[in-house]
Amino acid sequence: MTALRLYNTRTRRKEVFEPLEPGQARVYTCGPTVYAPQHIGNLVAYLFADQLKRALLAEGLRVTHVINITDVGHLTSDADTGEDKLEKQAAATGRSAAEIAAQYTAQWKRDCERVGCLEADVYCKATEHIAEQIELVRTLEAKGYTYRIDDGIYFDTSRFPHYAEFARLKLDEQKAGARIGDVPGKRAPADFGLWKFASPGVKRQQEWDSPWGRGFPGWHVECSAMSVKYLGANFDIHTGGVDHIPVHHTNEIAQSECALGIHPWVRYWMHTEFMELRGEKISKSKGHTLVLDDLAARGFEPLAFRYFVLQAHYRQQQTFSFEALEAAATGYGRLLLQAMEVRDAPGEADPERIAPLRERFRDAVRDDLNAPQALALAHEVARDSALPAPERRALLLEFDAFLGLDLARAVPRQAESESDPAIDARVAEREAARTARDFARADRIRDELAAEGIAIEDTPSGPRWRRSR
RNA sequence: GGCGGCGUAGCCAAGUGGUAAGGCACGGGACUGCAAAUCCCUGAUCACCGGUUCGAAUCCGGUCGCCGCCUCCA
Repeated sequence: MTALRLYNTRTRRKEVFEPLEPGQARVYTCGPTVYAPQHIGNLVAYLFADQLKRALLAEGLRVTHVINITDVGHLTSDADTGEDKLEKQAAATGRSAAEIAAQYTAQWKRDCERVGCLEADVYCKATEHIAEQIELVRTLEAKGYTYRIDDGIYFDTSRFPHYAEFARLKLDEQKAGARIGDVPGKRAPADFGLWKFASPGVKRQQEWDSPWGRGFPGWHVECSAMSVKYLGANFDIHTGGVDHIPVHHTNEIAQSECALGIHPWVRYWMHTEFMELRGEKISKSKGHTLVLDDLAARGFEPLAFRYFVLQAHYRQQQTFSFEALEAAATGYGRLLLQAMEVRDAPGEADPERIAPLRERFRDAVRDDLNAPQALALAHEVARDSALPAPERRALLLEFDAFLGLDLARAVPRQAESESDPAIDARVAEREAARTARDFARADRIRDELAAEGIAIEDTPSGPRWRRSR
């Protein structure tokens, strides 16, 4: 029996996963910054975390999963300049920062649920953990890791010798001037804000009192403060997008390890690659705002998007296109249909017969979450007519605990029949013509309906229709 | 300029030393009055050049192309 192996960014290797506490895994996922809608690229990160969680559960582990919601302090630049994203959005729309955060948090949660993500145990907001963040900064200050400049309290990266290790940074070789608008007084470009002072004369919607004066926390502090609060000073896995490696996670590690005196603070770091659109990263700042509802508007159900994502490995950039999504949707529909066919088959599965296929599936999942291989095996089982229906059913349902494709659902989209009096009448009219062997008339009615986007399917139990895309 | 990743059939993509998963599309077949839906069958020597090896898509070197990070984004 193989063990669950995960690719650890920290060591750049696949490693056997061993939780700190036997039987219990603790996972923290870097969640959304809720100043704008979460697009389908963002969703990929949560779908990855969901794969991880399901794989851990399949190993029989209890999983405590925490996701943060960034609703303050995320500036438009990581160089500690620029505006706070929430404040900026509030100013632009005339709405309150809290209102904006609530709206996009709800949208994000709903979309995660629609693509089949299991709920997290804790969703924690940065604004509700200001005291914890201040406490963390105080600890760092007491240990001498901070310095104060006009703009705020900063972390002194020169005090942390391991700073460049995690992201394998070569700080002195990074392009000079790449950081635009650096903060005056910062001792090194990599130093980052822990507590930012509210600018004199500027009234922020979100600001709090602190030992250093009124202001707001730096973006990185929240993750350190909240993860430690809910998962303990030392926990198992921290996930996020690959873009977080050089700055956000590097800074989290610096402040956490210095404050806690633990190394490694988090044992396994896992990162998702980006989904590409038209040959480039899907990015809010490039005007890409494709959201799940946009896919739904084109007739794609959310789980078809999940199926699409499962087709590629999480550490591989995947190219999104509607053509590719269409292919995924079709494949998913057929898989559902095949699963439905064996759903009510009488009889029990023979354990001996199931075992080898079950092991192959587990091996795929255990090899750093190889979802594409796992999915391929599901297809293999689904269409293997040599395998009795009870065996197929048992395997597919078991596979679905990881895939999350709702293979147990009663009615796949393909088998759905819609109802509309006007259309039903014309379908009946065509059926009458067919019975009378007036095929010219029958075909004319079918063509007319097709022109309106209605597809007729003749089945042994009579005709049915559905709207085609 | 520095660092990292990728380049597998028309498309989305697994595989990382032993002779190319899976999905979709295309083509053929079954079924159908004809279609649709469904089912079955069918395709690639793995960007290019050179090297290591009994053997490479898989290792090494080089070339070309693409993507990401270094500056907000999962």
